[in-house]
Amino acid sequence: MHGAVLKFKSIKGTRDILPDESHRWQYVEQAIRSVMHRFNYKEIRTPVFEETSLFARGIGELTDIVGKEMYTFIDRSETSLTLKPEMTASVMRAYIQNNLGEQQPLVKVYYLSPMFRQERPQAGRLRQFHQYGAEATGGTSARIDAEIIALAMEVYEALGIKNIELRINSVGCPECRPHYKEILKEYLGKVYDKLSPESQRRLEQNPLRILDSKDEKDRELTRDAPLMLDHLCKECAAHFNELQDSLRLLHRTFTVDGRIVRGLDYYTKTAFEIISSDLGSQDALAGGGRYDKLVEELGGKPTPSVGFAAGIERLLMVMEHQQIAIDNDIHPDVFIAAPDDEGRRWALAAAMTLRHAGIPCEIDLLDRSLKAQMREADRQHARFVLVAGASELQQNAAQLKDMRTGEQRTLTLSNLPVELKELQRDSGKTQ
RNA sequence: GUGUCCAUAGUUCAGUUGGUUAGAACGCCAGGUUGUGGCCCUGGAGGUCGUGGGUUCAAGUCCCACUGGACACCCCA
Repeated sequence: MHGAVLKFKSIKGTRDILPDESHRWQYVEQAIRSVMHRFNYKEIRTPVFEETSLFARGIGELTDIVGKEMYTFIDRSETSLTLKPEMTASVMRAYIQNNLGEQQPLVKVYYLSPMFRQERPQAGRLRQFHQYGAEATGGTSARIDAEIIALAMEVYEALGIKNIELRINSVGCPECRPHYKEILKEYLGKVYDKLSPESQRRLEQNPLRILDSKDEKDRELTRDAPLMLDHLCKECAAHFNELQDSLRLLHRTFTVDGRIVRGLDYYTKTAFEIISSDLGSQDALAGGGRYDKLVEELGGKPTPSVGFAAGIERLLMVMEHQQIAIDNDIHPDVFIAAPDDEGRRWALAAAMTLRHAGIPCEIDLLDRSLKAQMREADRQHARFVLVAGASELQQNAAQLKDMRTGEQRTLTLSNLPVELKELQRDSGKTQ
């Protein structure tokens, strides 16, 4: 090592997904896509950044996300841009911009994408993290809410995840929420002095939050506090009843939790969370709800919508915790080992022939000894090793070794791909 | 943004009241007779002890700062 070595490191709160774990990601991504497909949701991809004002407007100026967590920067043309901290605002922007609602009345889309929030990292929380989610735009029926919830739950079931809990609530609408807020403020105002400093601060800005406090004393004080659920307007109450009815039709068990508060301003009526006890303090696997005012807030025609977002890192954490095995099936079926130079020259071309024939194949590219090549083949979990040196090639032949049984026999090279294809099929059956 | 704990080979860790050339396991590489993996045996490579200051005759070991990590608060996926 010479000279000053400047060590580059990944940015705080970001991490690499390394070759040994990427298959886990591919596996869950494939499961997610498969479920989305069955529910007839189509993928939407939006840019990683947007105009800052889209998020400020869509998520809410007073939210933590907008207030202190966004990655915002000024580009060379003096425009303020922000790396997306969540997807819903972007999706609704795309919905409006591309007139998706004009082509069909109900638009169902899903996404799978990195998100960015500048928070202090901890278990289940990164600065760049990955979410998948879905949005159904264009309908008011609580049956759509139920479908979205069922869809979110389905992914966990498809992956064999256990011990998750579904909690639902209604956060009301612009009709009934303001009334309720006043009632709650009045109730909490009486015990203001006893509230935690955090909650005192919250009383004006976001009194609903206080119900969700982790502080023991706050919990005690709010035990009998009035809940939104008991102050819903007629429409919201009916919607919430229909939601529960729909969930029962789908045989989904749920608990009604009047204290669920969503962090984003745009929610109306339905709010839900999917919780796992196998996570740390950040125990929400997924969260979502209805946001009937967002589209018009962003300048579109009034259009109701429901959706959810779920974290992939947290999903993987739970799977790991529950020891759900994910096989890594990325390995060569055949390793071509060459004992001499002539073998090496042949192997280079032979490997390509096999690959073109659809057989995953590896060769030694480091001029290693035959023993080292065998070791490598074993490490890579190659099912077969093909050994061919000058002497075999002269006979137009090669040795084929079955790495599981250790048996070895001579193969004729003329129909090599065909023979290996057969072996590949046979071993596939027995696996 | 706040708090607590932490930072030694590729990885997981040990390192005695500060005292000579910093260790182990696993991994990696090479051998164990001719061209054959796993198990076993032998040997080898690999660390300016996160970075920068300070205290001391002497610092991986003590002090400070910075950076990074883990966890929790806030909040959220």
